[in-house]
Order: sequence, then structure tokens, then C-alpha cells
Amino acid sequence: MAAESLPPAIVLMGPTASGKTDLAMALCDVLPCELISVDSALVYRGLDIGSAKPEPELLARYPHALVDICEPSQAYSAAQFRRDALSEMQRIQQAGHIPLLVGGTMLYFKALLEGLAEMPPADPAVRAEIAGLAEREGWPAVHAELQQVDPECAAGIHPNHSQRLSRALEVYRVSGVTMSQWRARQQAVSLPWHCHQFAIAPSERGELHRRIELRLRQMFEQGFVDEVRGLMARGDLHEELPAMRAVGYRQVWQHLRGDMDLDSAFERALIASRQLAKRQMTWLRGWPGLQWLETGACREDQLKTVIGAVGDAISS
RNA sequence: GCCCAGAUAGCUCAGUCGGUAGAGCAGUGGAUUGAAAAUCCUCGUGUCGGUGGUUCGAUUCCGCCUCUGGGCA
Repeated sequence: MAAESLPPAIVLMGPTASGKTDLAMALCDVLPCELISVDSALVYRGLDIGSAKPEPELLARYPHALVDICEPSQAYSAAQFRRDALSEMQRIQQAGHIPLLVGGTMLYFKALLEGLAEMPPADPAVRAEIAGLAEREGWPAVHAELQQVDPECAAGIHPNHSQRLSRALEVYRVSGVTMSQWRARQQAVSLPWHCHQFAIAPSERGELHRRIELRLRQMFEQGFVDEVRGLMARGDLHEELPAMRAVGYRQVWQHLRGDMDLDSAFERALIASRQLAKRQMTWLRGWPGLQWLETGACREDQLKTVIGAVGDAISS
């Protein structure tokens, strides 16, 4: 089936603080779209101010699928995202609307668009075992063990790369099948949508840095520290959880625990945000098939660009 | 005003028993298959505060000057 004959979907990616949510909501005013959030922090309930989640009034007016769907005490995942997003896309299409996927978690976009190999899910007990081995003997020892069972996979992972080593060894220990073998069985997927892909960012890095700082300052003024204090007081969260490792949450948590003063936490959170944006830009620079939009450019022109790409599919 | 301690990478500092210097952080580029706002890798020439002196050679030793801390008046 040729891509052109498939129903349209819009994909809008961008680094943090690039203005992608505002643009997505503006698109909803001019196209029959429904929003799906592609964001590994917005999925968590209770992460509001620091995750730059749109205000409740905005969420009511522009409903976002995949926001507030997971407790911060749980771990969400790329594979879960793919299942959830596909189901939302179908629902939206059946309603006669266009799915508009917007966010900054590039691994989620990649998992959705290209698929993931079938593999066993995370196993906390096995992860703990591997972490113990790493603590006793170091990550290179974990790498050496992976080398024994799955040399092909080990060759592609740096001996210090804790997370990817852990996952690769975990997959083998849980299933008895190596990650390389799982991946070899993976088949190419193509979604039953024609995804028009856009990226938005300022043309100058310095401008993005200024936007990031301004927004972080606003978060602190709006009570971000109290939000984290509340999360801490729940008692069921700890700093190793994915939700509490999110940019800003980690640093404020450390401040509340007494590790640093408030100014330092702000500074460290600012640095972490910039570094996040840099990594997001690295994904986007090499991303095939993107149409670029500029943060701060004329909103009318941005909308025209998107409508121009998607318009034919709508009118027919 | 006097005494002491500093002045080296964007920041915090190490160091050179005299042969023009290197860490951490920041920043940059990259990787990315159930944690991804995560995790990991790459990249370091800077009038070594200024100016005289000693020396084959001074960022290093000595003098003076400037500035910054701290102390004494």
C-alpha cells in the first residue's frame, strides 16, 4: 500500500522548551486533530509543574492521550508506549480524526515508527542481581559476562555502559535467548498511517538555552519545590524510580534531602535541561524525512506548512 | 596603613625541585530496541595577573605594581 493512500497522521517532535505543545494546540484549532503525548515524564500522575504538563484547563480544552496514565511509583516503558500509542491512533482514526503525536521522547517515536524486537519485559529481580554483580566487580565484568553469552551484542556496547549492559544480560538471563537473537527475528514494520513528520526548534542553540532558563524559573515560581516535597511525603517513591530521575525532579529531590542548597538545585536542574535538549537535537539531526519548523517563526506560516503537507489527505 | 594568603581553561582548582601545563564541572559532537527527562562515549593552546631582574631558558626563583580574600590597626 502506497503511503499516500494511507490515512494521515502528524508527528511533531522537538527539544524541551521549543514550543511544540503550543504549536500542537494551534493545529488542533485548524485541523481535525486529536493529540497524543509522546513524553516519558508526562505519563506520570503528580508530575505537573516540573514536567511542563499543560494546565488542567488546557488539557480539558485540548485532550492529550497518554498523559497521567501511570503512577510515579511504577516504571513506564518504550514498549508500553508503542502499544498505547497505536491503540490511541486507531481510536482517533475511527472517530474520523487525525492523530497528532507531539513530544520530545525520541526513543518512543522511534519505537512507534520502526517497531521493537519482541523481547521479555524488564525483570526487577534480575536487574538487582546484575546491579549487585556490577557493584562487586564493576561494569566491565558485566561486559565480560555478556561477551561470553552474546559476543555480537557485547561488541556494540561500551564496557561502562551500565544500562545497556544490564538490559542485554537481563534479556538473556530471563529468556535464555540472547538479545542478538531476538533482534535477528525482528521484522520491519510499517504503520497503517502516512506519518507526516515535523521538528520544531530555534535556529540558534543560545535561544533554546534562554527559553529553557526562563521556563525553569517560572516552574520554581509556580511551586515546583512544593510539588516535589509532596511527592516525597507520599512515602512510596524513591530517587531510583524513572519518574524521580526526571530532569528537575532529581535535583530538587536532592535539595530536599539536604544534599545541596536551593540555588544549586536550580543550577543543576538548568544544566540537566540543557543537556537533555542537546541529546534531543542529536536524535533530530539524523532523523530521516523531517520537515523543519522554527521556534518563534510566524505561527501562520508554521500552520500553513503543516496544513500544506497534510491538506490533500483531508480534503479527499 | 601594615601583615599573611591568593591571582593558571567559561567556573572550581592541581601542577611545573626552572625546559611554555592538566583534572573535575560547564560547553560541544556522537550513540541510543521494555529505565530514555535514562545511560554511555568523544573533544582541552590557556598573553599560567602586569612589569623589571637572575638565567642559555621564567608560568615556576627574586623585586616592584595591580586586583581579590583574611587578619591587625
